[in-house]
Amino acid sequence: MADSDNAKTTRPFAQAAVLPDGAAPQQPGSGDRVPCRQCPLVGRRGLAPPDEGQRAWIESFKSSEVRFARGEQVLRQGGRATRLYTLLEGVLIRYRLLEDGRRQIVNFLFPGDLVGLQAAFDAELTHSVEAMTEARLCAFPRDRFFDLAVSHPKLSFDLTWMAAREEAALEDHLVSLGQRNAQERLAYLAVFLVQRGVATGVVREGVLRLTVTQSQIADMLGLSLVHTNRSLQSLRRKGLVDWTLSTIAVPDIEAARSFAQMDGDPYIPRPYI
Amino acid sequence: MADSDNAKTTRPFAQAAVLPDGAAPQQPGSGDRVPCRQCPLVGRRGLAPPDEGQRAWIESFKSSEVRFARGEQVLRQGGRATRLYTLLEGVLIRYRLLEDGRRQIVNFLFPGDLVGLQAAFDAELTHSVEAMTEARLCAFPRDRFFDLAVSHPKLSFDLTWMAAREEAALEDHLVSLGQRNAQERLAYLAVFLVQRGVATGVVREGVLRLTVTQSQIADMLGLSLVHTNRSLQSLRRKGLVDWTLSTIAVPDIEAARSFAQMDGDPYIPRPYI
DNA sequence: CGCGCGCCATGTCAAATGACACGGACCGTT
DNA sequence: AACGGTCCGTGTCATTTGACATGGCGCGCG
Repeated sequence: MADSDNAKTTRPFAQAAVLPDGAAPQQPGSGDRVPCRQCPLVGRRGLAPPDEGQRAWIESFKSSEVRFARGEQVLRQGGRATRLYTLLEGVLIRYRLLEDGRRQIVNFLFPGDLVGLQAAFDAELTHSVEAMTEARLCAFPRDRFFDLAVSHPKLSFDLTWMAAREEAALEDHLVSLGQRNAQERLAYLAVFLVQRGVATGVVREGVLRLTVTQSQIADMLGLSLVHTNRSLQSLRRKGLVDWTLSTIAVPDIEAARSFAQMDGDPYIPRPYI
Repeated sequence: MADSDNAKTTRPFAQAAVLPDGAAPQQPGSGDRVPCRQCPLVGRRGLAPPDEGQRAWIESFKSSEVRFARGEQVLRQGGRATRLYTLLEGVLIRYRLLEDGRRQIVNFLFPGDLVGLQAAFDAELTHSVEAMTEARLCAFPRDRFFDLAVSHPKLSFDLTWMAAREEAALEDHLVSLGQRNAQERLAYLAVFLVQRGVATGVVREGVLRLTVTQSQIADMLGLSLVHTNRSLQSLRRKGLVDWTLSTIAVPDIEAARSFAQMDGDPYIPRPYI
């Protein structure tokens, strides 16, 4: 039921992979385990540093490291995953397919984000997760998930925190789809992505390098492909957002935020798991 | 910034309160504390029963019980709450206001739901919460929140579970706003509400008694009031959904689910907090 | 009773968005 | 060089949805 291909929007395919930070791509597979001590997440802006005991415990918890190329599926809607992931590097999308092929992209995931929390509770997955760039994830076995709460309360607290943050992000998206028109939604999404990029150290000179097709934008914002295209051009003419296949630029974040009526703090530090 | 009143849709006002289960309303205030032993939530369909140690601990955690009348605000957008709530009885809505008065209702809350998790993390609230019916909440002090993870890992686990469930609900709503047309959205919302009502024992003979104005429906689904009205009538003529001011009836849930392209398990038991 | 008010219904027209069709740029493969 | 694939741009028209105006109905209230 989750694989119809007659959607009104075309399905994404693997394409030239883009690494968010310019790192060299390596062969896929689950080899070369990196010790948590050298975890690339530590030290990034926007991530609170973990304490030492915490790190040691996480290391013992970690089971393996996995890589995906752009376009590959990390999690499949309708399935049950046995592992919980932390995104180390790259960008993912989470989306849901309806039976007739309509697709709703629910959120973008950046380094530090949790992947598959639903699966950790033994629920059937309501969405798929796919790599937008070459990506590296850190995997934890699900069955040891409950141990976490017992042996490391701080981590468990952080986990709840992350779930609450993810929920807050969905709330933002929901407001966008419900109340904003096409151009406002586009401005909102561009700002959202750039800010997430900044927080995870993936933005250079105000420009986020990330290849997103207009079809994906449309499926995130609930717009048709054509209307997305036209609205994007209009925003470009206004100088608010310049969004190409491989880059997203918002010259004046404040102007764009005000255009889209976004309020609230843009930067909230995330805990480290 | 959160109080503009010039919205294109009218603001809800207090009106004849409706109790979901026919209980007699009592005077507002925070008096007459009910021991958790007699918690009205226990034994309801859809709630997993707590074990004894857990209950005792929750009882020590509980600080007070609060009541609200229809139309009263439980939490205010932009503020910081110092308490975390569990909804004992009644129905609430959670909504966000934009500066120009547009309103997006983010979710409906039913007995057993957590209220104010964001606030528990000391974040500024991004939404308001308002009572749709006479409501009773059970309040916990925020500063003791962290103790929970330490002393009762199972509860902490449940908390994460609840946050994940709430996130899944928002994902459903997001799919609705992004991919479904007006009538599908209405059918979806009606089914969603009836099913939540069933799960919390608030539905009688396939009909949910809950007063929701068309303006509130419109603000939940991102539709104009007028269009909501017309689409509602069309659904009624089709025999799919009969939604009046004070009742929601879905004669054939399966038909409505299929009309709205809903899939996945409708009933998932919730833990007890 | 008459009034104000919240809510729902409906008519008419306008605006936003979607559907379909086509062309063109780019790029890897043969 | 020709081909097929993906993606972006644009023209034309259809559909969905929104805006505005108006009336009706029930209900609490002085």
